[in-house]
Amino acid sequence: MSKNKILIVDDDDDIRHLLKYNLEKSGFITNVAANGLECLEMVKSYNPDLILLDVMMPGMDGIEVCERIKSDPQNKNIFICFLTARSEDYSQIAGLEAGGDDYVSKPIKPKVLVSRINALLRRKSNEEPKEIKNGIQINYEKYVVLKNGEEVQLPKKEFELLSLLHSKPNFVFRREQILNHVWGTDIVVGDRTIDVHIRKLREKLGDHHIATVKGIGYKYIT
Amino acid sequence: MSKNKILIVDDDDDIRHLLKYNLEKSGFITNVAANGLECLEMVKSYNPDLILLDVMMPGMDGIEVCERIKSDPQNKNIFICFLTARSEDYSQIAGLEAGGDDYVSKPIKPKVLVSRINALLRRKSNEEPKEIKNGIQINYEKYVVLKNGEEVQLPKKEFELLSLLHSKPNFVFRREQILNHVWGTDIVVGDRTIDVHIRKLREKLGDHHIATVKGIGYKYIT
DNA sequence: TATTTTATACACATGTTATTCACAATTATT
DNA sequence: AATAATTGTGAATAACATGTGTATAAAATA
Repeated sequence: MSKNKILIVDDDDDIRHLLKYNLEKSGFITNVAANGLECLEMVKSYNPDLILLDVMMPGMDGIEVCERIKSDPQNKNIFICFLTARSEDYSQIAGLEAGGDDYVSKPIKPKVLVSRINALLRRKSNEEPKEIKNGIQINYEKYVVLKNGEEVQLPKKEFELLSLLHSKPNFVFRREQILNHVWGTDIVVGDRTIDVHIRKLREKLGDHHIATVKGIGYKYIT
Repeated sequence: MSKNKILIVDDDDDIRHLLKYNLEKSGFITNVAANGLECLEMVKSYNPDLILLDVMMPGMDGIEVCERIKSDPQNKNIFICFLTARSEDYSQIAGLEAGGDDYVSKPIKPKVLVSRINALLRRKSNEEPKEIKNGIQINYEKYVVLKNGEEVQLPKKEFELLSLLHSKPNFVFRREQILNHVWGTDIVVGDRTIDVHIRKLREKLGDHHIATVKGIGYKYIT
């Protein structure tokens, strides 16, 4: 996967720089625009994968920018994540209706932002190829798993575990990796915990999706 | 969506031309009227989607024009945006009471005006088609919810909460997102507050509209 | 101000999810 | 084949998130 390009749009100079710095540190390629018009130009020339779009901007507001971008079918794969000041009542809702994919509230915590961006981009890579991996699809928006088209609701941990394995089919995740991802580095759980969750997944999805690699870990098989 | 027709009403020739020029550049179809009477004529013959209405006009003033227009139910879908001089505080209030939808203060900045107009028209397109999602319709204008056609009055918080969920059916809103939207980022409320409001909504609309996604949040289901 | 409605808080009930543990089953090692 | 290492499984329990009744505060309304 090529590196993801992010376009940062905000009229505030400080915020632009803060975001640019943090996102580049996290491995993204970024570019900035200071207002709606610049943004629209950039969309054409820079062709970003994702746009961080401030809602409140002088001139054209973020909602309108979003609508304009999304009105061109060519841009339908560009994700738009709004940056909103506070509960700006109706305009936020309008934002989602205008075709926004997510939003983050200011003040922005860089770590939160990065993880949100990753979630969005993950969604992308899952949507685009659209090949169904062994009958299991994951819908991060709805937080459901589709097993042959039928929706299955999974508890949080199980969902996250499956997401991880599913994100790299046939790749063997070591138990330690799984723990770090799903449980976090500082939380300590017993040896059997992973196994039990795997079992639950197998019960709900069928045995043939997740394979054990003895001594190493688990993998999702296609 | 067909192009939107805007009627510009102002006794000042320069302002009429300035606005006409700018709005047409932004892609609107426009027409002008120089006083209240002309305006009322135009409403019938031109049938605009939105009227930019100067408050201070010789003869019939904007407030009165607005009242007359809105008194005909046939015109209820026409948006009226007042143009007011900054000093006319009171008239703004009166204008909104008379049925105006928004107002813009002079001196008019074209870009601000355009984005304001877009915001209004967006409201329109949100109201009109409004396909019925699972028997629940939301009328933002009247601040009312239609459940199988019958009107249900919801308190503010409940209305906003429902609006949010309803704006993206099947999308799971995290509790944090809900808090940010409905309560704002800086307000702190207890853990159970969201649940209580969800309960109220369920009591009033039935259990089957809002689903809990444990560990994550809630979603409106279609 | 009095009254009603709306919003929030809180304690506890309930149900779900996460984890542990003992032990069985399996696989690898010698 | 015997042994060790690893994983699967059933059942118990802990941890947790949400639902709910009721109290109280805040706001709106009369």
